[in-house]
Amino acid sequence: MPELPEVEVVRAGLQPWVEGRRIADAAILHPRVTRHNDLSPATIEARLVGARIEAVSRRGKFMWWVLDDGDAMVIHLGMSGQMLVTERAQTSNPSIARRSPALTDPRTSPHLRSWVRLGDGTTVWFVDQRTFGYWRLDARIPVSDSAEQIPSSLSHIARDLLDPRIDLSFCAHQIKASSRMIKAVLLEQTIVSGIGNIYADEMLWLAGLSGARRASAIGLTRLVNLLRAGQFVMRRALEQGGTSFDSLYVNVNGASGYFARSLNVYGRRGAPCPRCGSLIKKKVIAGRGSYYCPSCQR
DNA sequence: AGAATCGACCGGTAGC
DNA sequence: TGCTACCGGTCGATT
Repeated sequence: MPELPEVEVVRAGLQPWVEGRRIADAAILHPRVTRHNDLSPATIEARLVGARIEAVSRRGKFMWWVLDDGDAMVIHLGMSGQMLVTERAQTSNPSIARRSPALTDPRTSPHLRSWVRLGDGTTVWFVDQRTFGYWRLDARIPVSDSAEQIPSSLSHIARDLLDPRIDLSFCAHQIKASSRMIKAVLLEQTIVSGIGNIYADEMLWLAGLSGARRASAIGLTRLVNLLRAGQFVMRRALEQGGTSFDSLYVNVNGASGYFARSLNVYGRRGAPCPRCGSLIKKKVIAGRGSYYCPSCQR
């Protein structure tokens, strides 16, 4: 599933195709795409048409189109969402299949959920097998500590670990104020965002911390260290995601989310810990399947 | 009011 | 082979 680095790859890949362009046509094909909106699918289509996309922004795993009418089109990929681009008047696209079997032709996909066509004929397609992803049309609201704006529905989503304005010390203090297990706090998105189950386990492993520890029982220095570990893991994943795909359509494809991650613990039950050689264990922590080294994570 | 918890959503697949 | 249980991220309802 797309985690923060993968969403950033999709955002960056989408940006040059849509920035500065006007939406000429839009279609919501499946009602679940717009389930979090008060507006009907038809109304959302109508509101999109004519809007100009000024930028593609992101916070955590949420990205959004900054529209010139003051709104934001929030896009969440959920578990399986893909944003794909085709150029004007492409009648068929054998190059997609040839480059990678994982890449689908959106126009024939049974999981095509919605699309927008831009003024120059470029079309952006949203394909989402499990329909956990969604589009949500929102007003933009100011962020208190800077000149930025975010969609109103994301007011509870904190800055993420790739955000240059994140304050790790401030986050550490907030985390320490919680009596919950540290892994639950990492997954919560309200103090620091963009961390999913995989990256939570990986950063806890790198920091040598058990996800079951109460956040309040961890020292501030160790909490900052944990957040730095998260930054390290995500930056490295982003580098790999940015280089493992070539050209045109590809880095706009959710399939890029399946680039080889170098994982130390996640999914490796029974394998030796890369740091100490003990066998990786799996158990439920904070309601999630969690992989950890029983001897070097405390 | 706010924090924590829980069920719902979906379909591929692991495990029987 | 066919069936069931499970998994994941987020939201909204409930405690």
